[in-house]
Amino acid sequence: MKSTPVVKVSFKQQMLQAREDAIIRAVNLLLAEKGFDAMTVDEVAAAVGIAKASLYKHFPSKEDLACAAMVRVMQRAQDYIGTLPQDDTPLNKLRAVVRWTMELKLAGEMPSLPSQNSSLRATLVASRDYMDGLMEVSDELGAWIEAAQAQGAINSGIPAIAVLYTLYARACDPVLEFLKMGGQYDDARIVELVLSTCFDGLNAR
Amino acid sequence: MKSTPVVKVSFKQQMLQAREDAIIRAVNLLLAEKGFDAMTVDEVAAAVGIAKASLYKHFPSKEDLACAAMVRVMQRAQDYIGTLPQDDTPLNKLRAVVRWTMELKLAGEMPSLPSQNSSLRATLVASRDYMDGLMEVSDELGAWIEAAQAQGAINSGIPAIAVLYTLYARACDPVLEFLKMGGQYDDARIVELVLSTCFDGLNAR
DNA sequence: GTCTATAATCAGATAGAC
DNA sequence: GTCTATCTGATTATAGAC
Repeated sequence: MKSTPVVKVSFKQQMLQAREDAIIRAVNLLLAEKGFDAMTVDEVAAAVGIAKASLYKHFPSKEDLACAAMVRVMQRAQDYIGTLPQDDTPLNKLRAVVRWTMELKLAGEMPSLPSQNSSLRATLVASRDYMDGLMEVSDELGAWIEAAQAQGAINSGIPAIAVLYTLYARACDPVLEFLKMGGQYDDARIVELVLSTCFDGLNAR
Repeated sequence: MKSTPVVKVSFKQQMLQAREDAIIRAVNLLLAEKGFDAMTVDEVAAAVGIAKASLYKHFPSKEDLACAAMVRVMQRAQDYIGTLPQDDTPLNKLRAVVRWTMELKLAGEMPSLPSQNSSLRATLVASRDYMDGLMEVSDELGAWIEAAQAQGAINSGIPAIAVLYTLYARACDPVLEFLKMGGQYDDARIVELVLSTCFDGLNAR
């Protein structure tokens, strides 16, 4: 009969969207807390409060759940990048993004994926949304890196790609959790310490 | 009737030791290649060329297999530290140990354990051999760090424990594999790059 | 779309003969 | 100690009613 008003379809879609958001949030937290391998689909279902079979109506596999969480993080990163003052120096913007990444991690909202899991990697590289987000972020950071090197703010002896990887690696830096476990420093101090070792190095200046 | 000569018992023990060495070597390589979660006990058995049940006669669990591999790596680290010229500067010795760690990793011989797996962590901290090795290495590196800071070679603004964690973290630094995957740089160059970002930092000097 | 119930598989661990 | 064969539990994924 297809006589359903447009408004009602839109409402149903909103509900659907809201539920998928809730799923992705739960996945995000579980990925940050336990990592991909230790996270079970049962836990996700329990955290969302729905049956496991219902999860599979939204996402076809565990890998796709993780992928959706990664896409969301990429979007958040792009959103944050968009808030940075355009007239700031490239170096300051890079530092700001790294700081944002580490604060996300300390807040327990940075999903951690094993870089070795092949089925997961396959899903990620096959995801247009994820790869597009990754590319855009990389392009922006890459441009800042080259600009900073041209200004003499970042060491030009390091290839830009190596600088980019070094920045990305802060998202899974175990030093943050080690220092947090020690309980001796608060989050702000930990962020400053790692920022300092990353940009200034361990050697005295 | 317990009349076996001492020589024969010793020989049997040697065989046992050799087999356990082979097991640990296989575990070490598999841990480096796939990580703890992806490594299966069946694979270990297949790599060694014995039945899975036989493995469990030597090691009571998968966690104990990984622990034995970690103990072996710690021993290798201590052996390497012992070869360093005692009259070298603390900073040079620290750099040498980090270089050794990264070369081990690039050679595919650095076991990678998920820092989040709790049953594995429990086994590790319960292992006297592992904890002793870890403590000794940490003590030596820690002393060098403090000496280097006293000499003004390493930034005294960073707590020694944070420096130590930063050095340890090079053992699981994803930048190495990323750069290796790119295929643009050979192993020696990769080591120099990461050494440089670690000690000199990203900022120009 | 959501549920309960179940399939299907895989992996860690063990039994018991030799 | 080593083997074959098996158990056991956990986990991903699906069937089918509503």
